[in-house]
Amino acid sequence: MPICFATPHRHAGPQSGASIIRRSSRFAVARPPARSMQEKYNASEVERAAQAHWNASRSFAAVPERGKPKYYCLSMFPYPSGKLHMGHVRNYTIGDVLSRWHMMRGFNVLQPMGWDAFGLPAENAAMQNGVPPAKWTDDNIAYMKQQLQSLGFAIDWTRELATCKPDYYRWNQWLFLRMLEKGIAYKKTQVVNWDPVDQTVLANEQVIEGRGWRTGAVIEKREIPGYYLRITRYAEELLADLDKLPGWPERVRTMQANWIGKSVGVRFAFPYELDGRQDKLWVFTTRADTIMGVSFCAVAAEHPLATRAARDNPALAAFIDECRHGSMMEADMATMEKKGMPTGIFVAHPLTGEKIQTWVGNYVLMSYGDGAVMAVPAHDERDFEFAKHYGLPIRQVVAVDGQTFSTDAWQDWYADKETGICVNSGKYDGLGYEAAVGAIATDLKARNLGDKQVQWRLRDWGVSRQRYWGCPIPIIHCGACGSVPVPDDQLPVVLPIDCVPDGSGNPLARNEAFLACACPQCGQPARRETDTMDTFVDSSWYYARYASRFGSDAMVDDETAYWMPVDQYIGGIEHAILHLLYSRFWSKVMRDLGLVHYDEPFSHLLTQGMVLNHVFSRRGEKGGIDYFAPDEIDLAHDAGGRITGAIAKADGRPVDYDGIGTMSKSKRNGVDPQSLIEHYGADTARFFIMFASPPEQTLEWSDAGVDGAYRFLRRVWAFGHVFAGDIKPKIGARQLAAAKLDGSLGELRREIHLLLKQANYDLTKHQFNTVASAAMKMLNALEKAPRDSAVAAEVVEEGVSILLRVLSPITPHIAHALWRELCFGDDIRAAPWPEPIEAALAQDEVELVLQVNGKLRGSLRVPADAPKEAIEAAALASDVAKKYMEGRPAKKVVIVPGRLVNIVC
RNA sequence: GCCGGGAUGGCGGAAUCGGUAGACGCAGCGGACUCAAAAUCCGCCGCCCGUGAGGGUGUGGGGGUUCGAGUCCCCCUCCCGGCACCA
Repeated sequence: MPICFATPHRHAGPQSGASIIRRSSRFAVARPPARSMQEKYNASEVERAAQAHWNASRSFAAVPERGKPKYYCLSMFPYPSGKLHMGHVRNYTIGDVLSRWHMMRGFNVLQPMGWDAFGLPAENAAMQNGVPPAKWTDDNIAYMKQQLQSLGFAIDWTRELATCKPDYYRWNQWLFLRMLEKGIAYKKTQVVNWDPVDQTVLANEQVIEGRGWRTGAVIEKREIPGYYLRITRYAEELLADLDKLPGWPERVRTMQANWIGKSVGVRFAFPYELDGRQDKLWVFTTRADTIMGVSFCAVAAEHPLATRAARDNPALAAFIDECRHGSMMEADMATMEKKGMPTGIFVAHPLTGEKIQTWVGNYVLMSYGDGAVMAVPAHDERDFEFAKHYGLPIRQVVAVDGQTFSTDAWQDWYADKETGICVNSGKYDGLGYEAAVGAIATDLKARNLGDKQVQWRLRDWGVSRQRYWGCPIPIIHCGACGSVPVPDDQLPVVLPIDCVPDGSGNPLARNEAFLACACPQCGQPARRETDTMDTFVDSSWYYARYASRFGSDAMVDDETAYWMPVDQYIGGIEHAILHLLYSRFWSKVMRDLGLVHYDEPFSHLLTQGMVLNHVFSRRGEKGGIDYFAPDEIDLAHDAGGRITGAIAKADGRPVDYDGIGTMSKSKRNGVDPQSLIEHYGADTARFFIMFASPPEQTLEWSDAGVDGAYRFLRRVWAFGHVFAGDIKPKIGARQLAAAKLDGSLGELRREIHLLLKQANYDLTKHQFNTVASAAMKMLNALEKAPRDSAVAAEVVEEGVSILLRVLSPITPHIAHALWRELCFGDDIRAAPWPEPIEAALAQDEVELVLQVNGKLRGSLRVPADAPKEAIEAAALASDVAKKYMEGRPAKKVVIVPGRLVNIVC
């Protein structure tokens, strides 16, 4: 520790601006530090010492404190996949910069960390290595925690949690039971990917081109019972409350609104008679104005009408069976070839009574609306293609002025509802979209065959997973009583931690110790539910748990009311919809149960861009995909640098290059920051990732430039050394405040304060890359500064103190060390955040750009307060203007104060 | 396919409200120091024409608005994220 001659003291508050910690001049004159500081930057030594200091002073344990504004800064917790990757470093450095910046600005900061510890990768690892998921997960957490600690994040580790621990997930179970009571949780059938060989349910990720990733077997859709959460009950509020989130990026709010997808349309029925019974085929449409153009109806393969028709139609049964092998992913549904087959069943048009044939279509989703649609080929592109393919009638019922309809090819205006007018529609002819929908809905209602209805794209949240490594669903199955909720006093239902999944079904289903239990109602022997919860449940409320004291008698306690809502949430843009929507929903449920007081959990959201890297793969023999890490690959490039081929180093055989994609464990393209930290230190890693690009932008990984970041920190250190030895001793009586600075000194001070102003602005905009570059520019300026006078030394001292503080959120270790070495104070975190001083920014003259006809032709120096008339006169009188105006009179002179003059002639 | 976003030198990026395009850094090139190398320091560095002064051109492509467009509007291409069981 450096020894300073006088005790540094904090003085004044944030208003004191760029002023720095001072000592009486009696001591400050020409006294070097007692022990000369290390000349060379030694990152590991600096970082060890800084971290030891923070640990010893328990710097980051957050305690509620009245009289200080609170700042709850939360980064999305990681899945403990094994090692950190650069995406994590980026995410957590952003959070740490914001946390430390706020600490220095007087906020009471909470920055917690934990582990999203349930999930599929642990089961996959178990299959590969035979290690139980619990052990694998715990080991990964231990390693990654140490990595996070080595990066020096200001985290309150006392609040660490892991979602795979019973004291956490018991509250998933508890809240699930409350939801059951309120009818928010309910049971219905769900469609899953079934691998007939392994006899197991697969995640979408495990299905590759319709086949199981391990077995290569063709996957079937299978309907099984599962629990759902009625998120649609909150659809209206989830949509409306997006307006209460001005701190969220517009793009995220737009994506959520589109996902929730409120549409006002008409739900109506086509009556029909079958097997001697009157029935109705219900459909929903937002284009009821085109109802007179219906040429057929299409139902999903799982629709009861399809099932009935297939009974005496083997060809149709075969087609429906074929549909069962399709994907359950929307992206595949939308891009696959649209196929269909007539059912032979006819329904009646609700308004005209015309016979309408029904088809089974592989593109109709049973889970959306009623699983059936009316088809109007003339005005829906998908129906148009379908009708062309199967030779079905196409009847135009909407016209747009000046456009000619033809069934030859689809044109975008066919679907236009802004300018279209009904034609060939009987009494509705001439009506526009809204009028037609209104009139048709009225007529349908009069016949008791339909009405206007609000429809949501949002579907209820299916939470049952047929998997081991997750939170058990607290239900007991009794032969006599049926599905019985586990009583609260028997919670948690603890997941056994010694199972090793082998890929063939859920090991819980074979675990007698787990399964066997007594029915809570009748006491007879019963079986536990073996499904576990979707891991999105775990991550839907962890932020509230961090904010409470982790008691075992409540999900959250009153400390939550102090910290919540989260002031700043930071995480990858890939979570823009699902995780964030589920968390918002879960919060509202907790609120309605009286557990919390807020409507929305996250006031401000920063969506970090993905860190991308090259992806290499090879198809396995059974149809699965093996991924290769980029450092296992040799690349071939064409002349333009484009990748043309890739070879695995291990076996010399080619692999597929899949372009660039998100760093992830499963694609094996993550870059471990460990070697970076070991070679350069945490500060370099942090500085580099912040400097590389603004946080919201996707970042293609490259370590080119790390050397530059390291070089900069070495220069900072070296300058600190020069400052301590050669510059600081020159300071005598403090005279900066009163001094009239001459040209270059004034310019230097102005530059430092201008850069500070820019850095402060950029911090509010979360543009950390330009904060880093401002720090670099400050150093460039300071290195060139005059050092020959006491005042100059004082200007430099002020500049160094600003530089270190601006740098401290990004590179806290080196800032901490230099702050002490240079005797500014004991702990830089206690120093006030610097603010630019207006007097230092002022200037007498400004330089304006001089344009003639919009082209840059020269410049013009004018007094800073010159009136427009004077500027115009000076501009017109300039040699540059005379030369380029070529004798033409000025038609117009545009003056942008402080910026430019443009003479138009 | 649908929803959301992006594209600026060899590379990462800057330009904050429509006002000097390329800040800052990387790589490269030239030089100083050195027996040499590393480190460090100084200089150059969008493209084209020109020995030079200088001129032209330039922000994925095409069109438009404006005294002035990387920025605003329309159309297009490519890339990234999401699409409900990866997290």
